[in-house]
Amino acid sequence: MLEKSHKNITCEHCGVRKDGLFSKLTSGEVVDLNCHKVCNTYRKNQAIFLEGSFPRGVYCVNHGKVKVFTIGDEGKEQIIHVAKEGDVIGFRAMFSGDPYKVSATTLEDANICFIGKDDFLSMIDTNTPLRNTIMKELSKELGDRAQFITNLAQKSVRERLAFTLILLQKVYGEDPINMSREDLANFVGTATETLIRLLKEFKEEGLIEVHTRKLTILNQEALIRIGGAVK
Amino acid sequence: MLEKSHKNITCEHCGVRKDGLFSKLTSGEVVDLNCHKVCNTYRKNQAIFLEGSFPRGVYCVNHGKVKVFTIGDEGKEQIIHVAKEGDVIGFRAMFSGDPYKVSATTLEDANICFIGKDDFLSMIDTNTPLRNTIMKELSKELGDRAQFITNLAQKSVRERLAFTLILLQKVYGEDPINMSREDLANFVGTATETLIRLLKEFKEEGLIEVHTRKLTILNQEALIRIGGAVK
DNA sequence: TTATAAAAATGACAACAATCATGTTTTAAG
DNA sequence: CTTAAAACATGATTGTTGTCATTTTTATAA
Repeated sequence: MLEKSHKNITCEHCGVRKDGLFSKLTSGEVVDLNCHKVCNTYRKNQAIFLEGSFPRGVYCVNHGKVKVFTIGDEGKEQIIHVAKEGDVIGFRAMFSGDPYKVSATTLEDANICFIGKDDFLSMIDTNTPLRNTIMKELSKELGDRAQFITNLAQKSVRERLAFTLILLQKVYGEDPINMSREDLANFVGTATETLIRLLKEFKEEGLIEVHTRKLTILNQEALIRIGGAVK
Repeated sequence: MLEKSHKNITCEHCGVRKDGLFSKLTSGEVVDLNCHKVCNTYRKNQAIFLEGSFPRGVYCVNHGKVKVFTIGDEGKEQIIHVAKEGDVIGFRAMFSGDPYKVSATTLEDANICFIGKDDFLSMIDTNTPLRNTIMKELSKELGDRAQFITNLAQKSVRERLAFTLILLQKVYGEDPINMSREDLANFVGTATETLIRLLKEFKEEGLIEVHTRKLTILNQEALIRIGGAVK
């Protein structure tokens, strides 16, 4: 059961807003945003939006981690991005006019606010700093994906796992990384069995600590040496 | 030697403008754009901008193909995108504030116009349709890269080559695809030798016609069956 | 707590694709 | 036209990684 504090958040008091897209809003705009948003609780592994469906608005993660993924031709998931508290997801589809190209699902129980398309787009039209933040974010993600592509094409699975762990550490912060082996494999781009074997190697080499699903990084420098730095 | 007609283009008469970012401009805005742009000719394999350097403006391809790529940790190129006539490149870095995350180099002799950063950004600030087109383009590319990532992670080299050929056919249009084996390999994400062997297979299967560097697609449906459709 | 399903782990094996070595053709320059 | 360099092609070999089968552990629900 989620705590009462997670049931309904006001944007004015939302602690994670400072990190994300809405950090540049004036206090008046935050009040306005608060009127237009709807809070929702999600259970673990619950879908937020699905590839192929038409977007009705954007989602602001207040609590919990979210995987953003596509389904390949054989039905296998490929995780593109893991969103954390403060992140806004699904806003690219607002501009493209096309249906979602990706799906989003919670990785744990979560609290996520919804802002309708019209409200969101009119905010963008009238608020230049917000618009600039969004264009910056779109550009930044485009750069991230260029590196993702290069990693997939040129690095070994071992190197990609090291890279992915460093990336996920930024998402999970102080907390241990908490994803299923299958999700990790679908992020690294490998088979689940291969991922399990490599995790064991890293554990035996003292690079990480493993408690069932919870992974803690013990030697960040070594992992960066193996997988390369996040640009 | 490039023809005289390629030396200096006026935006008003630019035949490829209708396809790209600047197709939504009013005739007055086109005149204005023309005053702020500079035309340049490029030789084959000449750099347009380089990863790590700071952007000074955007580039509009009037004639010729351009590869956009990153350099991996081992110094190997990974081609992310191939731009054609009418495409505007390098505009993502305008918004991010960061140096270029990718490099761009001509694949053949080319004619490319330059628009300075300040001029470009002020156009965006004042021209809502142009801005929307750009946000749409950013979003679209983000979707394309999600599929690229999924393909690299889940498809075999043979499947990826088929997919890449279909993609390049859209870039080259009626003309045969004209890239070096090494560039093709760096786009597909494989070794040059593997790419050469697979091209030979496709040729023997009657899917493509090969005249040294020039590749013509003979059986589009079969290639789509192998590599999947471009979303 | 126990039963049941789901997730994680391990072993054996096969194969796709990278690497290295070398030969051939094409292109560009003098 | 000739020569050198670059690009293309092919063979042989190795190894990383995926697949399949099975067991063990963990999570979930009755």
